[in-house]
Amino acid sequence: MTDQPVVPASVSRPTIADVARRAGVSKGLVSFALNDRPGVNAETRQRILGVAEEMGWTPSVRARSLSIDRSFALGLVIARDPGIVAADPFFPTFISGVESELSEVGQSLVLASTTSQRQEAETYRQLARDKRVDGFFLTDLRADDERISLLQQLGLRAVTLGHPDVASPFPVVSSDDGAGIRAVVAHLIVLGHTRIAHVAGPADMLHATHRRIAFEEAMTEAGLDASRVVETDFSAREGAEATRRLLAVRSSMRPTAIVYSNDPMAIAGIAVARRAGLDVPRDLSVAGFDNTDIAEHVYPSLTSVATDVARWGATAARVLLAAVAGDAIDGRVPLPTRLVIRESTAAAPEAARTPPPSPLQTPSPPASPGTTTV
Amino acid sequence: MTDQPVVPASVSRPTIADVARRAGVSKGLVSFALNDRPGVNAETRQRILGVAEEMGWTPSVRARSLSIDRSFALGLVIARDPGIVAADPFFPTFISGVESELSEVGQSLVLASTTSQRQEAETYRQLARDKRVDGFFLTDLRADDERISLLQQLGLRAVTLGHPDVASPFPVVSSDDGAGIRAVVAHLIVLGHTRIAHVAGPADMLHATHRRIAFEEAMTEAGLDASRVVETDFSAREGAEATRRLLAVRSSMRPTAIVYSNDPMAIAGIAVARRAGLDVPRDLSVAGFDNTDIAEHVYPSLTSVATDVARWGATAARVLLAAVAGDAIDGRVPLPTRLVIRESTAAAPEAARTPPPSPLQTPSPPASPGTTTV
DNA sequence: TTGTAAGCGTTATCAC
DNA sequence: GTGATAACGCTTACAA
Repeated sequence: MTDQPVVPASVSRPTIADVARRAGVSKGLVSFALNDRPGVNAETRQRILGVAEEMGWTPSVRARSLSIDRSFALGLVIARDPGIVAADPFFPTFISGVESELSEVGQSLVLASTTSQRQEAETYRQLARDKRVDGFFLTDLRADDERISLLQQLGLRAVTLGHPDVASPFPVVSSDDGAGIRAVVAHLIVLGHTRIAHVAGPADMLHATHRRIAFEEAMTEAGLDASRVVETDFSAREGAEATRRLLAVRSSMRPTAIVYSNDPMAIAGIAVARRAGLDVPRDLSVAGFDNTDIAEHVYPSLTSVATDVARWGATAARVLLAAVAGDAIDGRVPLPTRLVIRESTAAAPEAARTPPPSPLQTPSPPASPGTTTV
Repeated sequence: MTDQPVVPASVSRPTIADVARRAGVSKGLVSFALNDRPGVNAETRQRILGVAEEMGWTPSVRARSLSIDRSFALGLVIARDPGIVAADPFFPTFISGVESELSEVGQSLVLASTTSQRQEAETYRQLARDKRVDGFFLTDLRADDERISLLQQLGLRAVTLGHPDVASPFPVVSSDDGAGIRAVVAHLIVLGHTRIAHVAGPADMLHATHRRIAFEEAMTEAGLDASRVVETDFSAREGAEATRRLLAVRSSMRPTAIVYSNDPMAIAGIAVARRAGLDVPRDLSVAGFDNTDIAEHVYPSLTSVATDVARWGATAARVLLAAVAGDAIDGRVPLPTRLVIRESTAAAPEAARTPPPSPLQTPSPPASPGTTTV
């Protein structure tokens, strides 16, 4: 009676042992009841649940983690240059989509951000070694992406955003960027443009390459020259630089429309055109990608391809959660994109309106499936 | 010999017990040696360290967490509207600064994002209940911010970005936004502007209010009318709307310069001015805040106040880590801002160049301390 | 159906 | 100084 510590001042929250004592059963049984597993008498379970509820019991994630070797957290490693990631609304939007799902199930998101690629691999390794997460979101897929095999050998789950170009055991969630690009090109062709250029993202980023390929295919199918392509790092700076290069040819060769791989570059492109004395859209049509919030509010307002990034995040989270739980669901159909037409695209200048040289296919196909044209 | 399980196939990583066995000492001693605590014979410690190293031992964050009740992780809850957070480069930049510090010490960042304020409190509660983090970064401080007392009563550590307007036990890291605004206003006054307006952020966000107050003070001190202020939610949409309202007066009353509380709104403002037939900067000067990457690449390029957000993040991380460790260091001096002058600000239109009515103070003070004018 | 006890990998306590 | 032993809170064989 003297050694026995006074009943803990109810200051620390109840553990499974407290519930067991109060319910007059063993810890093990409480655990079974709480995780509603078979083998517990129905009314005993009810009683246990009642007591737990009444005591305000809530599981200790830490203890559970240690015991069943799961983190109840998902990881996202961002490896872009900080300046570029800041200008791109992708991640905040994606994350809010992810969060909407994770918060539902009481899991959390561990975020890491690195600059160099060497640091990147080290970051994955460290997060894996410390078992901070159960799986990763693989964004910004690269050509021959070594993260696939890295995560595989680390024994971690993952979901890739888009289809890798290497064998991958991970489920995929994708966005139909290609349809978006095709819709833009079709739109421009309808407007009479024939000299259309593309300012692409980094060649080693798969989604940038997909957009570029979609551009080239759409142009080629329409019987147009698909060679006006400049690669960039996705930054506004390089978008501007690319535009300068594209415009620095004699006017009869100059593109009358430029399709950019993201909005910041398109906006920078408009500025370059204006400085060069060109009016947008009279002399040059410009289209962006992602339909950033600001696209609607620049002058001229920007035609852009809208992607539902938040939904992409939510879907990716569901798929990854399922993968971690052992269920192999896939991201099924690619998420649709939608072309939003605004002021920055208009009819090609009269002078440039030469009829396109005998199209190989249907001249201007209707909006590609998966893309609604507005 | 039969019951004894074969030595584990070295597949699972070594625990402290493995190290102890191999070194021929007890677990406890190994723990002491590893955390270099007094009470371990020097050469015994060396031996233990050697064995640990050789076996590739690495601590289990989970086990350590359970045992000493720490998470080795810091939390950031973002409660802005997704659209607005996406347009604002603040968070990605801030996070990269935070990460640069956390990765050094093997800690990680848990990110949560919510929409409504009710969800917000619940998110803090949940993260605290699950002990997912040891402390929080409190960004976007609000008037009478209830998070201060919430975290206090939850017994968590925190660092606030900027000074709260309520009593707070938490260390502070701040940015000298006021100096930045004063520098912009001084710059405009030197250019001959007298009718200067301000497009502010939400009144309940402390940093938005600080900028607004700095604007009003700078104007008043210069003997100018400080009443041209419109409040917004920081979105480009409301920035555009605010601009329309400011310009919808007869031209003799119309502002000749507008200071925006962020860059997206300034860019939207330029678009509105152009639609209204005004030339920027000939008829209207425009300045932004934060010096977003794209500021340099719009047309006309945007004068803006640069803040070193990444450094802010790194400093906040250091301060918070110290607070969690029990050391009470503070963010000392506010981080400096820097005015970056570009094309969007120029001399006031001749017609508007009435000499300012007898300034109360020195007419155009030199750049405020803490702000370098470029 | 229920209870017991052994992990999970640390750190903390307290004899020796 | 050193080294068992008991937490930390939960899961999960294995007994009863």
